Amino acid sequence: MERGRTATEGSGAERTAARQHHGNRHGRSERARQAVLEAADGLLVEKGFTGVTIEGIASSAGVAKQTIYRWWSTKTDILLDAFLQDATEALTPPDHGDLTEDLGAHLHQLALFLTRSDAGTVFTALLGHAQHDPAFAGVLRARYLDEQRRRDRLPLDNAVRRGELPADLDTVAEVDQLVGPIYHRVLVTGDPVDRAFTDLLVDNFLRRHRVR
Amino acid sequence: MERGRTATEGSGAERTAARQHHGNRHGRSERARQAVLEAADGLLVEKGFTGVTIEGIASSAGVAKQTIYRWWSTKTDILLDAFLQDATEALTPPDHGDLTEDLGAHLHQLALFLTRSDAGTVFTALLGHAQHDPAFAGVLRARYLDEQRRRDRLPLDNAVRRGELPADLDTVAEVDQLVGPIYHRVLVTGDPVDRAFTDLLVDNFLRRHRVR
Amino acid sequence: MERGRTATEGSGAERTAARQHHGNRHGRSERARQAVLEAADGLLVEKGFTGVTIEGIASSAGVAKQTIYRWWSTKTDILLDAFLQDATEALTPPDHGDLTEDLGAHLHQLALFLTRSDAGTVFTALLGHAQHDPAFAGVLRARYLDEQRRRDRLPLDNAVRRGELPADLDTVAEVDQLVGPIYHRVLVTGDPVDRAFTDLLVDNFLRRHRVR
Amino acid sequence: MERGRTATEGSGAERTAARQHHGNRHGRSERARQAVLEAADGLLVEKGFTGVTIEGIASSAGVAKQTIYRWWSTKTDILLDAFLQDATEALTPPDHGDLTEDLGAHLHQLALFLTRSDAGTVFTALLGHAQHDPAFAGVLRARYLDEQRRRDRLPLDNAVRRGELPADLDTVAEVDQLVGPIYHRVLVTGDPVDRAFTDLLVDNFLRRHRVR
DNA sequence: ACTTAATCGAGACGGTACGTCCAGTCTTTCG
DNA sequence: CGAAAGACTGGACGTACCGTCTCGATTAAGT
Repeated sequence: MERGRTATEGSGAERTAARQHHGNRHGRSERARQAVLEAADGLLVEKGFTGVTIEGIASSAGVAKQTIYRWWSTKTDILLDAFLQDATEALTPPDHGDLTEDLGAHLHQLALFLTRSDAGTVFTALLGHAQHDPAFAGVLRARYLDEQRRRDRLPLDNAVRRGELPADLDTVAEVDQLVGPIYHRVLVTGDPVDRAFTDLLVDNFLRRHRVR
Repeated sequence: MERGRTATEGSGAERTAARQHHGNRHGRSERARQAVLEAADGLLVEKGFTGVTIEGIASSAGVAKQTIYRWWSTKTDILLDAFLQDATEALTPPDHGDLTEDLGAHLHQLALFLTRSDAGTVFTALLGHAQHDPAFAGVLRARYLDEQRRRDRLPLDNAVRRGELPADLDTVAEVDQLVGPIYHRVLVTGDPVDRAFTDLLVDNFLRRHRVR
Repeated sequence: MERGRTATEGSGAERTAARQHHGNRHGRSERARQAVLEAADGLLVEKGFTGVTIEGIASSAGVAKQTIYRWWSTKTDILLDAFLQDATEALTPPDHGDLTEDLGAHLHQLALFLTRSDAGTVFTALLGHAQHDPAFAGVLRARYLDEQRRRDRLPLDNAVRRGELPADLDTVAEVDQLVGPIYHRVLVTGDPVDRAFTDLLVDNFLRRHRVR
Repeated sequence: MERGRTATEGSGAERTAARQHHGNRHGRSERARQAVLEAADGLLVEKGFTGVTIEGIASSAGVAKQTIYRWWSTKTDILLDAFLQDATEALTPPDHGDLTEDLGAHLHQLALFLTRSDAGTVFTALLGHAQHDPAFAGVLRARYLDEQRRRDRLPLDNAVRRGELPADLDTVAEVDQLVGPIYHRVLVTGDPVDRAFTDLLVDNFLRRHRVR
């Protein structure tokens, strides 16, 4: 799949080859790429979103600014790459065949991710930026959110397949009601999101659909 | 009554008096204050959050930069004042004595506010910035969100008073489940929030509590 | 003689009367005037010419800016007033009836004034500013330099009157040759001006005119 | 050879190389440097010392402010560079082997330079600033005045070598007496400095040392 | 005594320039 | 050809003073 110059690039052989040189005719420097992503991540955690600058990244990664501009176009582009590299597999819901358990574990995991992890910090920063930049919001959805929402729906889809839930379930609206309150607390109210709260959400979902 | 530098000042007599002079020991220029708030608002709607700069506000308000810095410390401070001035009373839920109707109207109003109004544009921009600036997040809560959440709870509180809902209802968690999905669509997924969706939320709330 | 609003005002009765009030229809506040002049002087000595600002003078004199602008138009105007108040009588050459002695004492006094006194510091600062502002140069000459040059000529004039020097002596050119080298060292080279040097100037003057 | 940030750079090959690029690792833009110096010069002559601002220079040179701050620290620093570039060789006294003639020509040249030339205007402005800034006074001496005084002494040194003047002549003090009166008229009194006056100075010098 | 008028401290106002930071572009040299 | 280096234009930052203004209080002179 082609994702343009800002993509995290291919994998395997190409990356392995790139790893062996620093700036020559054989493609981009994997070393520089990693240094940039790590520097961006580090700066965000250390100094916050505003403290992340292209110049700061360049100097703290020991990389020329031009090298950054060659592969990325904005600092959020970099942060998104950094985020994707770290966090892609983190939020896949479990599948133990038990809706209650899987849903509870997933929502709890989501809450922990958003409020406790470095990756979550990067992600909420990117969500914040998305409010200021509709184009970036689109990129964020295309490169992460759409996929994540698909993963969020998995427990419901599985349950539908198992016959635990009706086939005509509006999973989009249901997921909104499951994760929406969590995002609301994280992004809007700042209230803590404890296990009791995520379990309440699950419970209400189950009662709504007379499961059990 | 508020006294901080960013306060929107009192109203009535005090403001009328201030309107008569442009800069002396007895108060700031109301003319300059209004021009700044309107310029900030206008720039945000016209050019987006990034396009709002103190210099831009100053020049488009016909005001000296120093005058801005005398009364506000950041552009978000200005935008918050502008937002509060316009939108404070906009989101008060109706009280017709009918929980279903009041709740439905309020959530629909909230969705319209967030997705269709200029004030909503300012507000989501401020929410976005709050993700990058914890201190500002605190200010935003203290100056707007806490009060707004109190208003969001009103329909439930009223119903509790009327005996339609149990007295021990966890209104905070309930409101999270009512408005959370709306904020989620607005801030995260970008999905439209139509009346059917807000009504679904109300419906689920009512079913949850076996009202009717 | 009328010197305009920036003049150091009259003396005697008028000043005494003014001293008794602080701001009323008839006359300025002598207290404010003194405080301004002293503040300006103090700031110059403490922080240098660039460190003297109207705002700095106002705040360190405990005076309103407007009060300053009511009576002076520029900071150099204030400094000139301050200088004139302190230093008017300081540089009058002695008249012992002995040209050699009087001239030697006067030139030495001039050197001390320029290099050692606070008034000299103010004066050289004003001379510096005069290089940047021809209008001020004119004022400085009218209010001080012309008179001072007249005083500088006194020893020669006296000697001419006594018959020690020819009546057709070009005293202007002679004074240039006597004080010019001193100013040159002070303003241009920064070399010290010791008694040996001023005595050399006197000696050469005397030899030039075969006195003794 | 000079290496400081304010240096006028070398000449010849090095400058030729620099002229070919506009900003890269191997040197500054000669185009920008020249434009800044010329703009500063022009603004001084056109609007006076106070009218010279870094922003004014930048905009009239078509150069970014940062480029100026990269290479100079103050406007006087720029003016000094501009002055040195134009005027270094201008004030070398002639050497015809005739003391009277050489001295007369040189002093006359100095007077013309100070009172008539654009370079002289810049120079007196710098001398004025030197009265307000001892550090700059030091720089001005190190970068120009010391060398100029050496040049001013040349006619005397040559005459000493030729045996026309005694070997133990205090050339420093003599030069003070030759040029001091000229500077005095230019910087202090504002009197014109005509050829008669400079010739008088020469004449008095010669008589002082019984030459001829 | 009462009004009038000029002064005072205070401080907000519209501006200009300061010196700094960062954005994004460009040019060169090296490997 | 990519990378490091770093100079370039440009725009916004937040600060310091400028010179102007308006206010409320104070005080003397003229009525």
